[in-house]
Amino acid sequence: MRAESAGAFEPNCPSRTVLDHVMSKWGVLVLVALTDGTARWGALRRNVEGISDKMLASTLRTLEADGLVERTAYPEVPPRVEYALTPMGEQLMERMMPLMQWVLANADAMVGAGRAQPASAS
Amino acid sequence: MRAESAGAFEPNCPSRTVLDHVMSKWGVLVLVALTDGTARWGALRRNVEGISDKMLASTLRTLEADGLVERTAYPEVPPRVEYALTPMGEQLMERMMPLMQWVLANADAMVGAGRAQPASAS
DNA sequence: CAGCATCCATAGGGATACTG
DNA sequence: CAGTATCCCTATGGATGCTG
Repeated sequence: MRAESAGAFEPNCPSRTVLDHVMSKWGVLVLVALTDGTARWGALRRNVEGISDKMLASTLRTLEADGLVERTAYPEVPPRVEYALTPMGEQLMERMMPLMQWVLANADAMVGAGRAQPASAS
Repeated sequence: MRAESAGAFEPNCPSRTVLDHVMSKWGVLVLVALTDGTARWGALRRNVEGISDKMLASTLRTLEADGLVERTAYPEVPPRVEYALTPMGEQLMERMMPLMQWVLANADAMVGAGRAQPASAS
């Protein structure tokens, strides 16, 4: 390492924690699902295919605690709750989306394929 | 989702797999450790603090299978093995590093802090 | 609708010991 | 040096059922 990211290698660096939240299986997908704007619980549940109530709940709570996602509950009946990225969350996603899009574009070539050439990008 | 990343939400989309490898706890750190160039097993082991032999081995094998990391063994004694990013891996990291750096810069403000303001970036 | 609580299975991952 | 093999444990996370 040329030191720019040295901190990430220390086990108790806060970045490790954030990284684990943000880069987790469901964390990424939930964040991506919110990049388009506010979404309700049910929408997220449907959008992020395969996620369970439990995982959606805990993922959202973690991201909220990290200050990346904001939760707004409306005192109505039936209940309505909306989730949105905070300014922090949006900054994060600005940097995450290019990565996501590259992965999406190249995933097919990678899985199993091994030595495929990158789809002329960059 | 405005559809650009729609594929990521389907459970059996290849991107899910790649994402899980690349965004995994040790996957990111190993990849980051390789962004400076070729590194030997021992160097990675020491550099990525906290990783075990087992995890380093399996992480490297996974990334190699994904075509992101290249393994070169030299038929010497004592053995020497070097790992490096493939062109694919480098493209990936070009998009990963900005994210990493942002996380490193903002992690302190996030963990626990919750609603901290982003460090004027973007 | 939006969740939290509970139970439970699996696999992620650590520690240790051994090998080419 | 660069791994592999084994044991074992905990935390992740799925399924189900209940509540405000």
